[in-house]
Amino acid sequence: MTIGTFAQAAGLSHKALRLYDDLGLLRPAQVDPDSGYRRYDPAQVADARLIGLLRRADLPLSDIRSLLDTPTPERPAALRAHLARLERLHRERRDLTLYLIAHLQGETPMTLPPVQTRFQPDQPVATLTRHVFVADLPAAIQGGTQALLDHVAAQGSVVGAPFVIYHGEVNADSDGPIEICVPYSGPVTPGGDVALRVEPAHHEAFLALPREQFEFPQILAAYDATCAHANAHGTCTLRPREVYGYDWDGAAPGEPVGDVAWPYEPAAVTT
Amino acid sequence: MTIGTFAQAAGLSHKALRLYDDLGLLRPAQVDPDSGYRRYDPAQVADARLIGLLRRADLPLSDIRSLLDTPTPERPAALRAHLARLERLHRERRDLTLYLIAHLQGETPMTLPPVQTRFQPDQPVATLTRHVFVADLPAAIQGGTQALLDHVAAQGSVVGAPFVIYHGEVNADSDGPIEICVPYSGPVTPGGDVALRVEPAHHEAFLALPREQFEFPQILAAYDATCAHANAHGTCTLRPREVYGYDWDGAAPGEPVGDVAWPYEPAAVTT
DNA sequence: CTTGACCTTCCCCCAGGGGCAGGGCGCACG
DNA sequence: CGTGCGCCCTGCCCCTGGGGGAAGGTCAAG
Repeated sequence: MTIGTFAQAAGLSHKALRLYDDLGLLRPAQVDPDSGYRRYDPAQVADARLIGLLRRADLPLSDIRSLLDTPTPERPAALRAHLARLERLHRERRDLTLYLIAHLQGETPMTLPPVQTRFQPDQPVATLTRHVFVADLPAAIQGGTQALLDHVAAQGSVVGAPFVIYHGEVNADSDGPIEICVPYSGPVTPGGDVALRVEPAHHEAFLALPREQFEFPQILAAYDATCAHANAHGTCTLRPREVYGYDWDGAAPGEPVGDVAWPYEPAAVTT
Repeated sequence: MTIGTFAQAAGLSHKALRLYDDLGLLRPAQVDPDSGYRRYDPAQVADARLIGLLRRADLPLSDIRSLLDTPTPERPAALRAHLARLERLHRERRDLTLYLIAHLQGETPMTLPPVQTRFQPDQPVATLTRHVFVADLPAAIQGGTQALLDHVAAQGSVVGAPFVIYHGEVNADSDGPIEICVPYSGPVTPGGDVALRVEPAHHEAFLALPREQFEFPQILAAYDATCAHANAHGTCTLRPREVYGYDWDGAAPGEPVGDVAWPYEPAAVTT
């Protein structure tokens, strides 16, 4: 079969077939050494159609190649992994689009409480720094906080609410870093991953959120609102943070479980 | 703000910002005419973050541009259209992957009845050719078949089951063409869109399917099986078709509602 | 003034092709 | 036997949405 006939039979473009030949993914049964004409075997139509279906399922060519090199019984596992990737990606995009639809029409829906500000004096904190993707975020915060509380309680005492500073974005592509902090007093020593430092004094705009708004993507609205509020009162200089100053597990619906806070440098008041 | 500071604040790469500048999507507040340095206003962070979120929702830059040009109250509609597109694309990919998982592990699941063959003598048919995408396929087949039946019955008589020939793929990207055919006898004349021709005699491999297997993506297995069977007995030469030779609306579950058929040229028997 | 850190433009790279140019091949028709 | 037409070849540039890096100019702190 010539490439045109074969392309029509397989439902692929002749451009795609040429590409697959160059990549070694689907070699013609025979290539005329003089003219360079590609000749395909009708038995290759099944292979070509499979590749076409995998592409329509958005499997990259590199993955298709490794799938074709995989023994048949293990292929479903590879495809299931692809399916999981598709689902995860779609969920992220869909949630984000839903958030944007809500955000762009109402500009901060009325369900968001008013942003407040507070001054936070400097405080010594014990910290753990972690690189995590969004899937592992809750477990990392949970485990890290507990480890810090144990570490601090063994030598000194905990004197404030744990919080998490986001030094970088945490999503499916970016892993932070995040810094988990527990304020302490007493003769605590660093050790293991635990570092000690002084969190500088600052003003921060914050918003106490109930559990149902403390999840992606709803929480983005709170970040936007606090950032906007902080910029209205000065300039955001540090990184945003989440403060777990309430009873996380015992909070009733509607009661706050945590704060979203954004430090800022107040505009000069000495004018 | 310099581009680096701004990039960090907005959660975008400085590469992306340069691209958005070149595309006119997000111009720096000021560009030094000597050094070319870009200076951004802190107020632009909100715009940049919005663009970043829209990109993470996989909205193309061209759509982002038109969205930003759209008056605010109409923006949710554009995003809802994007969401519908996302959902449709994801459903297609997911269904296809699920089909491939089932297909690649079992190679024709046992639920598929055995493929049969039959000889189809040449027959005059009245035909309608249509270009439709998969979303409009059922309506087009329904309407086209009815129109043909009316046309034929007005002058002659219907002497066989209606069928649809797929001359091209029908999916979200490709619109066929499909040819809807009704065998007739008597003094029928062409008219309107209705054409008359003689469908040549051929052998075909076919499979009678119940309703639950007559849907995408399950039906792909039947296409694969009949094509493979036809190729085992000769060479597929024509286009596949669906034959509606049963009571479509009255079929009980498990009873066939239609055939998937693939014509083939039998391997030479005069050997 | 020097030294990094930061910035600029420019080029190449990825997938998965689309489209066009310039030329070769093969078959049917006159 | 020539010729036209359709199909095929390679090669090149284009698209999206950036990533990576080279070569060189700028800025601010020590």
